[in-house]
Amino acid sequence: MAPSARPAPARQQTLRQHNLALVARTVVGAESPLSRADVAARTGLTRATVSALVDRLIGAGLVRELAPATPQGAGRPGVPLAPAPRTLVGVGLEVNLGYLGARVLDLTGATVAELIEPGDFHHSRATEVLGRLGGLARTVLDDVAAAGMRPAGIRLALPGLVDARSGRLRIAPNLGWSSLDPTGLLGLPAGIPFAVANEANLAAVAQVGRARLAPRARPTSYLYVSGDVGIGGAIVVDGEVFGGRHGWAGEIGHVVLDAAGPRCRCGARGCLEQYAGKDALWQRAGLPAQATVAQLVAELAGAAPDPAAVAAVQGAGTALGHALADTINLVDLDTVLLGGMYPDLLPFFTDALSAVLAARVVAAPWAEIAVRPAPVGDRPALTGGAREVLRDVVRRPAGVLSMGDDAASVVP
Amino acid sequence: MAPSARPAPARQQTLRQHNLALVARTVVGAESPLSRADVAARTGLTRATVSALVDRLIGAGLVRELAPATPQGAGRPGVPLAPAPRTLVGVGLEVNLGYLGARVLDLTGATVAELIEPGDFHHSRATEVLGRLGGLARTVLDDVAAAGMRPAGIRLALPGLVDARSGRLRIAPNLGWSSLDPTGLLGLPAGIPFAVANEANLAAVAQVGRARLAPRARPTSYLYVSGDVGIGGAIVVDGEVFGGRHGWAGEIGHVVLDAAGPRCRCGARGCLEQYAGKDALWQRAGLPAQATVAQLVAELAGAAPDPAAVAAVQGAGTALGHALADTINLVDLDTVLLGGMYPDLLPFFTDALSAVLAARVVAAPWAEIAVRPAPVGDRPALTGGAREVLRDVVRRPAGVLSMGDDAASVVP
DNA sequence: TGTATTTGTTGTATGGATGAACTTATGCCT
DNA sequence: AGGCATAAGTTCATCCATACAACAAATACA
Repeated sequence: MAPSARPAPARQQTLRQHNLALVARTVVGAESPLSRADVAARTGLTRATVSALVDRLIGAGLVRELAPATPQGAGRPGVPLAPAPRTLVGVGLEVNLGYLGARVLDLTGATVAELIEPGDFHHSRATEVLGRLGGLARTVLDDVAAAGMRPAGIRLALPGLVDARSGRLRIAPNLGWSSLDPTGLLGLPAGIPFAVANEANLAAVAQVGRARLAPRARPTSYLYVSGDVGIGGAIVVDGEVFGGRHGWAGEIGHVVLDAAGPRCRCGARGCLEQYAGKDALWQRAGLPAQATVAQLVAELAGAAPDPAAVAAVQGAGTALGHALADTINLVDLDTVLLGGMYPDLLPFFTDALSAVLAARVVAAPWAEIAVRPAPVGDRPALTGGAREVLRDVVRRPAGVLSMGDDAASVVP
Repeated sequence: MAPSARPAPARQQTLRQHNLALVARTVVGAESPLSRADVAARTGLTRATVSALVDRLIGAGLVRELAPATPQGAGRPGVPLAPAPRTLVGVGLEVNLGYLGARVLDLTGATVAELIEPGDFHHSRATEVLGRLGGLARTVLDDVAAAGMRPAGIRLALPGLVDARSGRLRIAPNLGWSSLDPTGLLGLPAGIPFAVANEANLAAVAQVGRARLAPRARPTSYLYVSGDVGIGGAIVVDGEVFGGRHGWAGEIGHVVLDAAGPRCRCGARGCLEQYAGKDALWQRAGLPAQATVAQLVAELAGAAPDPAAVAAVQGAGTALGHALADTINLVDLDTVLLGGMYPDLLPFFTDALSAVLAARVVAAPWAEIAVRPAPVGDRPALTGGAREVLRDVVRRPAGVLSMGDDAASVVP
């Protein structure tokens, strides 16, 4: 997110913030509750320091002491620590082609509130749609506030090119929106940090396997590709989205497959979307534009699969394979997570895809490349947005701490 | 380089190291000598702290006080500080298809020693070649030591896939080398930190415009592409090479342009190298394989340019444009620096290339994309290797400091 | 020659981590 | 049941690096 850390002197305070974040990350990221002594052992800090820091985190509502569990051995039993449920929360919003959504997660990773409003937002009016989404958001925020929770931030996911610095949407082709700043149009309550990001980037964040927010088995570096009408992508390295200069990295949908191929919405020819995007794929498979993924799967899976559908899906797999191979050669990742409609189709094109990868990835002999369905498939951009807010809190707990202090000191 | 900073507690010492690096970076990176007060103003540290830190840096031989310059105004004149010349040096080594080389830079960016041995190393024997390079390196190191300089590290550039963690070369197709660890074969003196890296990655580092090591005008985020027989690339973000999972990112030479195109060395078909690589380009232009770039330019630039040559170069420009467009869409950069043979050819294909970029880069309307010749063209991998060593010193001056301390304390 | 001005240095204060000693709480052994 | 071993959490003196303020040094300018 931060474009580049600019020269800043380190003071004592910097030191404490670092260690505070370290302890917060350790507690929130642990698979099971840890005692203060456990945290000390894992971080390398002394028990004394950990105690002091944990006290602050508890004060800020980030961490909570659990009831003493059944003691496991000799010695004084430790007090189990865990991320505080239902105190600090992150809010994810999304405008999708098929729905508007708001989702709230707490530090344990649990969904504490959610509101989805289906609809068709192709070529819609931004003012109206964002107004409606703002209404949803306010409702959710009111509920959450009524339950005593404090929103630490809000992220809006949009299916288009979002300028990371200014927060402006440059263009969202399928929505038919261009050049607007969503901030004012939502009518959100002031005082809660708000940011806009690309849908695929946030969906990718949702897949990260870190902290309690996900089991250890999930990778932390991968390419996320989401297939729908458009094809979005995001590069994640060490749990962090690699956004590039403006935050627009990962636009895999317009990789060239054939410079003389069919014309694409973007104006060029032979883009990946024209082979592996929904509209193109449906057309090649001989399905009506409104057909569902399930219908396509039915065509493929029957005892007598439809040849046109099979050919179209195989072609999509090959095309996707070429685009993934290019990406892997350029960015050097070994895991690809497929989202959107791809998980359902994966069984039918995985062979074609793997063959292309094996042939075209230069490093293939030395790096096993895994292509898997994305673990989080349920509107992942909402989860990712909320999670990004919480990740920022854990990464810089001082912000929340001072909020607590201020709030206390405001009332003398 | 470091794969991922793992949880580490921050102590007082950490704090000092950070500020030490901050001061070092400020002094070494300044365009003109700064006084202690200037450094304090730029970093945000107090003059007292800066004084203490600068003293340490002077003690370590990183920084030097210059003779008081002509005073420029009222008040006590400041003592100008500058990176110390000819004390700490970085060493870059390279095995190229056409030469072996060793180059030594000091902190001012000046070349203090260099040795180049031309030759043809296509399909050569690694043991022998690395032995010869080791000889070169030892000669240079002896000279440098005789002049009282201290090498802070050595980087070896190889034209192939180098595993960043283990330092092993996986494969270097044109050299005909595979799966070897160069460390032992060079026979370098022990005690000097040594690392191996990909040639394009180091050449890319040489282009970075930071510090005194380069004027401000140069970008710090860009894609570097070097055209020769093979086409190497490297992604640089904020002055840092983006290596990906294993350090293999940037392999632009094998981006697909036509899945049914001519077969490539890599086993696949229609890679960029088959259109914009030297061998393919020469063949299409009707030149013998040994022809020089100057010969090709002569064919292009005459009053009556050779049609085959023009067509070949235009085709290469178009092909390169497609590969660059893919890369820019995937990684979101707005500057491309071309090295190797491309700077000479750029005038003849820049129009074709620009046209493709304008048509295919999704973000083109909002991000002006500059394609320029790389500023450092003289065996940049040597410079980049040496510079990377020095950059590491500036970034972690504590390492050098403790060396000084230890050396002092070893003799009681 | 004196004053204003800026640089660099010299204490003193402060914030934060360390390390050792101490208290508390449990299991285990007799 | 009582005592001992063991481990968790807390308290306190110490250390370390920076901030802050006062001071000395060196120049320009009136």
